[in-house]
Amino acid sequence: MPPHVHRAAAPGHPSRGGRRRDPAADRAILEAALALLGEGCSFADLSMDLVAQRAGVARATVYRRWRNKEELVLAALGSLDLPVPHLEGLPLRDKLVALVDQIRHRGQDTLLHRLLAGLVGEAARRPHLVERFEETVVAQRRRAFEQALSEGVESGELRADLDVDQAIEMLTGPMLSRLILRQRPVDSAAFAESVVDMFLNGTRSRPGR
Amino acid sequence: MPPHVHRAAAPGHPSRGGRRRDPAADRAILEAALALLGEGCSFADLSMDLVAQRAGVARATVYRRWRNKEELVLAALGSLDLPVPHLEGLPLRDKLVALVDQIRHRGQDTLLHRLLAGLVGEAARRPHLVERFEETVVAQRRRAFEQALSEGVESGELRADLDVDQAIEMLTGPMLSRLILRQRPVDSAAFAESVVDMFLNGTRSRPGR
Amino acid sequence: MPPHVHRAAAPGHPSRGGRRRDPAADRAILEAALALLGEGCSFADLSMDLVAQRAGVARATVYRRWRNKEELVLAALGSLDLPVPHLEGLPLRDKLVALVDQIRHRGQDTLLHRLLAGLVGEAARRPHLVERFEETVVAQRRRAFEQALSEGVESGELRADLDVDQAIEMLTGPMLSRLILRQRPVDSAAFAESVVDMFLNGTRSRPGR
Amino acid sequence: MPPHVHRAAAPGHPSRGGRRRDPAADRAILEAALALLGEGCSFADLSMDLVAQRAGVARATVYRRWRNKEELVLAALGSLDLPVPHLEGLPLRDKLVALVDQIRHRGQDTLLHRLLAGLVGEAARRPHLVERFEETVVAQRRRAFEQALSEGVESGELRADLDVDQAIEMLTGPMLSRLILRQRPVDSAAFAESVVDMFLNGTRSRPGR
DNA sequence: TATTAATCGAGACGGTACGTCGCGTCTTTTC
DNA sequence: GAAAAGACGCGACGTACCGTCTCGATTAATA
Repeated sequence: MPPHVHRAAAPGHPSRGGRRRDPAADRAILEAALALLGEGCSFADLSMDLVAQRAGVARATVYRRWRNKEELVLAALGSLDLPVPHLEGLPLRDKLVALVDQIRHRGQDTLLHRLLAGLVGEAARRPHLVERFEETVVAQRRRAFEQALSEGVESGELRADLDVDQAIEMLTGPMLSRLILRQRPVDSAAFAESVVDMFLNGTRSRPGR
Repeated sequence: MPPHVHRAAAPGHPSRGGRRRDPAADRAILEAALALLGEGCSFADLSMDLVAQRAGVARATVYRRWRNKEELVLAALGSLDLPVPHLEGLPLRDKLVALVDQIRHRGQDTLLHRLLAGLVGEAARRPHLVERFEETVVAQRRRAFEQALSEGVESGELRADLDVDQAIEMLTGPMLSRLILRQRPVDSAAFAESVVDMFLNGTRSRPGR
Repeated sequence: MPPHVHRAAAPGHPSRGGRRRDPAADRAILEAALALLGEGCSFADLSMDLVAQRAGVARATVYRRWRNKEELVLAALGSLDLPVPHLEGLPLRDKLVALVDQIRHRGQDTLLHRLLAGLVGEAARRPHLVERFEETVVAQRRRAFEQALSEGVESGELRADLDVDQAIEMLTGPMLSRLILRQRPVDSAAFAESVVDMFLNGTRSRPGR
Repeated sequence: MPPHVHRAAAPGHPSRGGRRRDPAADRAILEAALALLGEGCSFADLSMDLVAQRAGVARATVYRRWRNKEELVLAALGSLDLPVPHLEGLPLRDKLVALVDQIRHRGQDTLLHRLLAGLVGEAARRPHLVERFEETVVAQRRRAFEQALSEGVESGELRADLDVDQAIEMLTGPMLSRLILRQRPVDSAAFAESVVDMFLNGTRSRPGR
């Protein structure tokens, strides 16, 4: 009987007897965390006590579900549903613009970005958090980018020797840096368009070409 | 006798009388902070007590100089001297590669990047920290980029309608995102070269070449 | 969730739920405080940290029970059990001597008197401390004196117009002043006897008697 | 050249050369201390910084004169001029009442008593302070009492076997205890009269009178 | 239906860091 | 020299969270 059986009461739990975890508490906690972060509460400000209070739940009820603050915030992060944009049938440029601009939209009210900013610091010494961060946030976006770029290569629109990984960094880096590191708002899709156009066409002047 | 006249003893201070702040203490404290951060101590782990102890100084002596941990770390950050690379006479591509790759070098041992990562979270709710961050770290790099890009435009190598701000995001974003947000090492200049080449040439296939 | 509900877990507390305060901690803390004071540690020397350490308890555990040092010391003071002397059947003079001399005995090892001396200074600006001091230390002694003196009046041994309050001051004042203010030891019951005899007989020479 | 040459620059100082200590500072400091204590500032509240500030003097100037807070407060205490009441020609009872009541008057505005209360605590562990307290406050009063009582014995008014020391405790103790320990105001001379009358006549009922 | 076991609320507990304050000493400049 | 100003080392203060641990009261599946 380990001291913490986090998520032990998840579906498929073999135990017999005992009260079930209240699924409403799960939701209330995550929502409370998100709400607080959205209200300008930094990662460090966000205390477990505050979250529990806001969720109308005892502190232990939070700890029963998530080992610590990072895990909680990460879960809150993961609980945001991330709408995948419709790319079917769009031309390559528009696909890429949609994907890049989606990064901006995912942080409604800049909540997500603040949240990510908070995690960045903690992540410094917790490699597994970085991994989870990658899985949760980066991975699926990555796949969408990979697909769009591969199609571009196959269709001949993009160079055959394109380094896809590198290309993804090129496309996502500017937006991420702007939103999370420099914490500046991006108000329109113009930023994404500009990034994609530079990415596709480069910046050399090509008069005679 | 204000309770906190931080940095009051800075150069040019008009006061007469009173013991001067020991400049050795300033250095010792900043170095201690940097050393600890460099040794894998995260922003949250870094306690004022630890810094003071390492610096061989009383805790109050730290607080006399910096109001709190964030201010201290920011100062430590600013105290890193940032070598400006020699760009004179280099072709545009090499200039840009040097500038982009310098971002990587500035965080020797990833110290600076860890440090920045730690600040990112705190900065979320302290706008003035973001500003200071911009001034301290971003501004002078920005100027170097601006100059190189402007020269490129003037020489006709870059498009006349280039949006310089946007271009800087394109060049620095990928590296920053990789080093700070995703906390992945970048071992060679190849990354910077790749970024610059994509930036200059774009990624479209160009059959006529 | 009030920040400080000191003594909330006292007997008769209606709350349900929540871990009970460890009564062993209460005792350990009070004993630690008394021990330290008894070992020659002055009121100012007595640090909360030291008390907690000696009691084998976290500092917060002390603060959870008593708001600050004064409250703690006062509680420690109150925790001394004060043996009430057997007065039944004694002649008036002996009753009074026993009561006056008890003041001396209550501060075994002068612990109590040192303690009181320490409180006197703090009490200067905290009226409620003076009140608590009265309740804790003075009140029950007062009642014993009142009873003895009233009996003396009723039996005709003492003047009918005796001002009882004043009389108590007369009896206790000299001993208190000597022990606490002047901090001089009183080694035998002779002092008490002398006080009582003067109190009863006065000091006028009475040749004709 | 000892680190502290307290009071070295007092009148009669043999040194040659160097600036003289400003006697106005002496006064200003003592007055500041007394004023603060009089305004309800307890001994613990009274910080050297506050005193210096109020006196319009640097903190070091205070320390140059008195080694620490206790010494300063004690000096402030001593600086109060203590009017000796005119006893010449009064009957014994009136002499004693005047002396006892003088204890009350000496603490104008209860300043002195608060001050003494503050010292009591510190004195617990500083024997020399108690001594100085005795010298400063107790001694000269003691002599006045001794004289009055001796005269009473010689004149036959008081018992020949009177223990003078004990008698002084009897007379002063109640007032001191009331003013300093219990911190209760005494508004009229009635208290002193009552003390003296009990002292002289005792409290036994005396049917033949 | 009774038993049993896990959850829930509340909140105490040992830690650790925070930022402030006061002490008594020291250094520096001016008078 | 003394005086004003103020830095310095030290150490206590009281607060705030952290993550763990009891409690008694609920609540569900099992026996």
